Amino acid sequence: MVRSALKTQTLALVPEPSLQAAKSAATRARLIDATIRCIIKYGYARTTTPRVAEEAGLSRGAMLHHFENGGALMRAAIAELHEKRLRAFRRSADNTVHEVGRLVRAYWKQVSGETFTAFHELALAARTDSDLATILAPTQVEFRSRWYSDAIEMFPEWQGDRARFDLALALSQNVLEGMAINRFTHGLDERMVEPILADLERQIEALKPISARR
Amino acid sequence: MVRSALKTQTLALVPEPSLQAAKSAATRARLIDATIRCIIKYGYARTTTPRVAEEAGLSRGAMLHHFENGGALMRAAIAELHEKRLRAFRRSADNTVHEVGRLVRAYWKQVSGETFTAFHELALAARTDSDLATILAPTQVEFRSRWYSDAIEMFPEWQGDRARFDLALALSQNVLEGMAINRFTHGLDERMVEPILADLERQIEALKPISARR
DNA sequence: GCAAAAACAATCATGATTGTCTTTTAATTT
DNA sequence: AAATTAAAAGACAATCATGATTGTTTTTGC
Repeated sequence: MVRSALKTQTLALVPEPSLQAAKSAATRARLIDATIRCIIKYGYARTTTPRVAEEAGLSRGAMLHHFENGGALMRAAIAELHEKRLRAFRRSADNTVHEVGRLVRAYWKQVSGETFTAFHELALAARTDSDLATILAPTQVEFRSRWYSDAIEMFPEWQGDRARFDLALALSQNVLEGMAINRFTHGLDERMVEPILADLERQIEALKPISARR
Repeated sequence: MVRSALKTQTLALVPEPSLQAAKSAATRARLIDATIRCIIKYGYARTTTPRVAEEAGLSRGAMLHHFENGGALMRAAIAELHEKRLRAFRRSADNTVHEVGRLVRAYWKQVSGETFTAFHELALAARTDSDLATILAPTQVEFRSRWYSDAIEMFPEWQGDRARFDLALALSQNVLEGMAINRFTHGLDERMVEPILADLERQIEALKPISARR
């Protein structure tokens, strides 16, 4: 207690990664990553504590030393997954030219990745698991909210016609996420992906106010 | 053995529902229905044999008398669900005027129902459960195939331009199913439903060959 | 009516998952 | 170097799902 206070004073910016603390942080990270991999490989329901421990190459004892129970680990994994998702989103928004076609493809790439898979796995499990729903809800809300506000920033000239702007967003979200989900249930013909993306792009352009068309 | 052959001869159309056979069939149906309800209420992963038995108001012993194991019951439930889905689809296709707007709404109603919920629950579980995937795959294939062939029947005048026809179908499927799925993960703003449906309708009309526009 | 068969219930053994508790090993502090 | 603290492993009892087995009650066919 006293010790940590002292360290904070002497090395305010580097909280002394004493060999042990570093090890501890690394192990926690390994466990969190293993949990995420398990959600992707086995699904939420079969992401059990023995499986996670094995995936991490650790004993269950070690795992329960770092997280007081399975639920705490799952919460940490969800938090990490949320950060990952936000980071990927921001990176993609920053590095992509603000053209509809590029943005559509960028989000398509996002939802084609494992992070989205994991999130959908969690979201569906949450449908019938209210505890999980409670944990997950804030992350979903925050993500949607960022999505929306980022879109506003990217298309300021579109704000005169909110109805059509909202429609373009909702359409994009549902088409792209719908495709991503249908893909892993084998309900998506890969040959249709490009035509759909192209059509969505045209569709969004058509919803832009005349003044904003490129 | 001999008896049933005789009955078949005298009452070919009514295979004599001897009290016991009727009871047996009724119980099997109760168990299958209970399984489907459990998938919807608890999700696939938590549809356990004790829960199903309780939902059916029967003992687990009785259940294992009618189905040799849990897997057999699940297979039967999936078969029933598949029939349900096909029946609902056919009913809807038959009773609906073949106008794009009506059809879009009719399929939207379908995917808003519990049968679709159950199927999605199964489809997602199948992603990480190859046994389940093996059982489910043929039903998915058959459903898509019927969807496609029914659509061809309904729009014969559209068959000159297959690319645009396929695009209209794929778009419909992904938008509507995407909305349905986003709905139960709380990712759908209900106020956007009607605008999206209306837009999808316009969109499909625009893909029709000029000769077929109404 | 009575033996056979089917429907149903109840109990049992097994394997998996969970959280707690104890022990061993490695790192830190004085 | 000894004592202390944290990391990691292992052992444990409780709970739950599964399938098999055994027992009981109806139904059925002669």
